[in-house]
Amino acid sequence: MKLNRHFYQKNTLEVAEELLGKNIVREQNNTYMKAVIVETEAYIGKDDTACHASKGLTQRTEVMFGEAGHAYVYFVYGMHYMLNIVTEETNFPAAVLIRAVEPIEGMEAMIKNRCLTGKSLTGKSLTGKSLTGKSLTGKSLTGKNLSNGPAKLCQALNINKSLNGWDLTLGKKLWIEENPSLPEFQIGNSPRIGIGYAEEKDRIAAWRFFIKHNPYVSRK
DNA sequence: GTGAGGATGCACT
DNA sequence: GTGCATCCTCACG
Repeated sequence: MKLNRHFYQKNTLEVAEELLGKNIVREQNNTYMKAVIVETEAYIGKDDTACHASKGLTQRTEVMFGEAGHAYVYFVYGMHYMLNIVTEETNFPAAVLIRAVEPIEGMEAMIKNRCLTGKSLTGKSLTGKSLTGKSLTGKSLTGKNLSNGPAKLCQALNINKSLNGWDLTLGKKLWIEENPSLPEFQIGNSPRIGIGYAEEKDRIAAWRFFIKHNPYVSRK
């Protein structure tokens, strides 16, 4: 059962926490990839200086100002995509960043995607990946290295700008499946990662959620 | 095991 | 021109 619009229209912190344990599903050329969400972060409104929307409505951020349940996919560091899910009501810019997932189905396709997307358009290797499922130094791209980070999971699931604005309630290409909620004691929280530019109140806000002891969580 | 540094393109002053 | 909601490799213990 895919999650409906109502699920995403709630308070962003609530959505971020409830997304833990849910399955993200990616359909690509009749191949299905499935993974459990194990780490999320909430970015909430113009007053949150870590949130891209704090600078107002721009071409980049307009999806966040739109209807809940759509994907906000953006590009950073010249090489990485990030997947967010828009929350709350229309015109209130907020989203949940998916930071890490644990693959449960279609892992071969994910490994292939990770190898392929690590290359530039000119075919030159950017990060030392070969097509053998290992990096050039022999480090495995399988196991937790497959999707224990926001850019990694986008590579594995082949999520890119073409999915920016995609409606996750359609149940096609990309959506989230219902799963039983996790017991409270399995959920940890902490400040968000990689937002040193934000104001202190936002840097210290514990708006990152993760499944305790799950090996796919990106950092302690 | 940890930490520095580079790769890289796009949105936005 | 600046600065990223990152990942990978290499050097060092």
